[in-house]
Amino acid sequence: MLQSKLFTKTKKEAPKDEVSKNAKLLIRGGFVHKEMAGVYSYLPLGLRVLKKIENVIREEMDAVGGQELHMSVLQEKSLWEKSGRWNDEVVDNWFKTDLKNGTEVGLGSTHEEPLSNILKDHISSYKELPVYPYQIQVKFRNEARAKSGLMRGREFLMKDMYSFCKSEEEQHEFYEKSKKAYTKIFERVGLGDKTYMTFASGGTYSKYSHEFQTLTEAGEDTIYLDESSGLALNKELLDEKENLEEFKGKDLVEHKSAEVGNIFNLGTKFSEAEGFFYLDENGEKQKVWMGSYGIGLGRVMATIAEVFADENGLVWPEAVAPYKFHIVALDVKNEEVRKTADEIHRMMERSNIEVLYDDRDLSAGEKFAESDLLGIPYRIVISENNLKEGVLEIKSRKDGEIKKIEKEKILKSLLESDS
RNA sequence: CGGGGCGUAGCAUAGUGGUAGUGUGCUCGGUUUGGGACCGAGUGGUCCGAGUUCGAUUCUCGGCGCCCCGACCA
Repeated sequence: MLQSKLFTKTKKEAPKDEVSKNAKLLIRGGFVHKEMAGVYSYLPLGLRVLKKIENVIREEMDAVGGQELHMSVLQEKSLWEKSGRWNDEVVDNWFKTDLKNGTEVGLGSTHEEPLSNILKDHISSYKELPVYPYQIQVKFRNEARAKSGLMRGREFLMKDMYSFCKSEEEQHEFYEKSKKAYTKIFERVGLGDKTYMTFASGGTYSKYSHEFQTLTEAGEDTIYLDESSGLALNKELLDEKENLEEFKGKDLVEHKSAEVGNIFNLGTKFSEAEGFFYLDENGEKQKVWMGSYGIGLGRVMATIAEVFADENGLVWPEAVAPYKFHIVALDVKNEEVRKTADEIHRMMERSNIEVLYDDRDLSAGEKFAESDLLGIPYRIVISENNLKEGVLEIKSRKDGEIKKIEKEKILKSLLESDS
């Protein structure tokens, strides 16, 4: 990608109405655009990061047997009345609207009801369970107060998986499996070292749920971490500490954290409400046991921004970076620089290496400052000085380490990877 | 939803009851070229409505919007 053609520009200053680091940096870098409080659009660079996160999640969901689907955002009232969740007293953050004919509809904030209803249409035998459908889709929640940049929005992308099992045991078995999948996801996107499985209250349907909490001052939650086991307890459960086997007598350390994932056992509440049952081996009607498993993609992106940024800007882990390499050509009016940079860019793209090429005629300082802000993991500097020595310079964004590599060597290895 | 703060160019930031200033961005010209370089010339603005006033960007009221603290987060 030629940076001269990229329509987004970086800014030296963040808008004054953003206080949180994630929003400041993501806006300054041109990754997102704020539409209104709690609502952000993803621009080309931001979308690339989001897609990376999405793909990691998709791979791990598929690995545990997930089946991706895409449900509607518009929700029919009657499905929700069956579970009692249409009521604004029960769910206070509904976005509701009317059709032209006056019919009331809602914008989905979660999908237990409609999904149970869909499955009822397709599944009736024990032979067809368990199943684990999931989607990666926009959610709407009419939050009383949006806050912390992209951390808590009113419209946001979420991966929501739901398990439908024949028995409580089968459900718990999958629940345990999902914990491992989640752990893997957060490791892969780079948050592994700072993300802890956290016991939290389970809502109305089960006693406990599990959250995945990433340590950061930008988070909204407070957790108590048992460093010996790597397990944590949400503040809301602190009173029950001594009742929980995992935390009994342990010294816990308080941390601020951001909830990047949450998994629930739901019991049979929603499947029953929607009339979703199955027939067992004896032809007897049985209840379907459910769980739900959520990850907010924008929040993961914001959390990564918060956790890894330094004073010069964003620092993306390789797995989620918009591009792996950033070619920064200095002295682009110099023919040799231009030719070399063009050639390396062309060869990298041909080898399917993700690369952003800063081909603009700007001062070195400006280019470096922008490159730092964008946070692409490896910067390849091509300049008159380097070419005189016959080398290119590769700088790691994360630790600043600089390696000079012979130009011919790079060209050769690119030629090989192309074949 | 309770409390507090704020709204001046694309962005940031001053100031004033009497022709709205600076930085940055953008355009043009020139000098530069390893950390947002310099010189010159342009471009572009008072959130909306009502009131007070000869005159409102400024004062008053209302609306809309944004941020922060709290509550909330099924």
